[in-house]
Amino acid sequence: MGTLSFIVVDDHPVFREGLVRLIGDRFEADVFEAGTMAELEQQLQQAASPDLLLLDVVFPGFEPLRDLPTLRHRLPMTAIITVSMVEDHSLIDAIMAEGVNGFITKSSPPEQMITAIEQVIEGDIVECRPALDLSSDNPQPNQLALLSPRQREVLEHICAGRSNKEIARELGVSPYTVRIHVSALLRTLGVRTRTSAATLATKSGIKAPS
Amino acid sequence: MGTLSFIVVDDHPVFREGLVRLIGDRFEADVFEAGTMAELEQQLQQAASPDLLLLDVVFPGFEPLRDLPTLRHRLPMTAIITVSMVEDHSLIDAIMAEGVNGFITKSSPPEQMITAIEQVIEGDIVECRPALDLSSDNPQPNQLALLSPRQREVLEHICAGRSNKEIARELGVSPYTVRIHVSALLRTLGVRTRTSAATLATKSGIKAPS
DNA sequence: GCCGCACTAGGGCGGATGTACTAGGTCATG
DNA sequence: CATGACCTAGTACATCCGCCCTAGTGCGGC
Repeated sequence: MGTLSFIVVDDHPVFREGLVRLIGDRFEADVFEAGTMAELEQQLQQAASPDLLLLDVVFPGFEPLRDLPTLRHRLPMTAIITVSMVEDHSLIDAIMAEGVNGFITKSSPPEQMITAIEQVIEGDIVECRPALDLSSDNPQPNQLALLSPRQREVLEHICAGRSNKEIARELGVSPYTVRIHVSALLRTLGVRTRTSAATLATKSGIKAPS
Repeated sequence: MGTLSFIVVDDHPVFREGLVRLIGDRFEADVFEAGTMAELEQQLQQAASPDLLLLDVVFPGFEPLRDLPTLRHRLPMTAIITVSMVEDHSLIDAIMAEGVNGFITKSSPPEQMITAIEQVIEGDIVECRPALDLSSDNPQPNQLALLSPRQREVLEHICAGRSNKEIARELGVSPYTVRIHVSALLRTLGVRTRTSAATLATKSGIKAPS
């Protein structure tokens, strides 16, 4: 194949340059860089349909579970590999479910990253999960992705420490209804208290409520 | 000055190599690398008293607030710069209070990192705080560092979602006592519910209870 | 159309939470 | 030695939480 077109997106310049250099050493490719959603948009003007998108899971202007579907839809011919230091298997599951071609942890050795990129370019789906499973205490798949939009909304308010009554006022519904959502999301997440749910959601990088 | 001796410690190989390359381009120095506490020990056999230690705040085998004092004591002549993607100002405060010579966020541009390293080598204390202050909703300084050991211990259990009664059983004290600790730490953290405290502590990267 | 699901609303109940108060012990610091 | 901090233990009280139950609406799929 000829010269490839890669875009590397990460908001940590040193890590990004490490990746770019790594790729430059091994692939015959034009490599573009972006550190924010705005810069990614710019690069997509240059390279409308890159061969590979190496994407940090979180960077300014980007929420994976919110923006990945759009991105996936916009770049149907592009191999998307998410790169993250997140070690929450449920979040990784949710990301893989969005149809990306691969997931690599930032703690992976360079050789493993190269191998993963090669495999993805050849059409494989690759998952490099973190070796040490810190989240072995939550065997459930998907977690936050399993919640309904309303439940996720309520969960965000729980993380902000609001009471059911406050959440009810905020959402313009009855406290009884909030209670239903809370009970449901607790059951879905497999925890017994709102505090557990808050910790779990915060670890998974839930966004703060408006 | 002659050839310097640097040790770069970070468990993300790509980021670490980015740093090493960055340093190699700008300084006349022997650069050693480590990705774990064990590897750091090995490198300290080679270079017993390096001129500069670039230290990721969290990596396998290392807890900053636990291990930084020891490290600082062992390497009195070494300039220590902590590098982290943590954006919690209270944690940064706590780290600076351990007597390190500098703090840099991983999202800093390379040029800023070089400048900071140069300044630290010349004897300055440097702090590159994250530009976008995500924790602007907690104006209090230090936060977790303000808590007593017992309060922090209780807070860890709160993050695990345990009830006061469970925490009491775990710590071998009365539930009434646990309640006192909870009330006190809530007041200190400036929040009204244990759930808020859990979110705050989790964002600050509190460790899980044993 | 009927089924399943999400969202809405409510009653009742046992237990958990958080605050205010008092009060005893240890330990370091001045 | 006195002061203050931290940890301990308890009572009383109001509130909140989370579960149980029923029940209505709307929406998309088989």
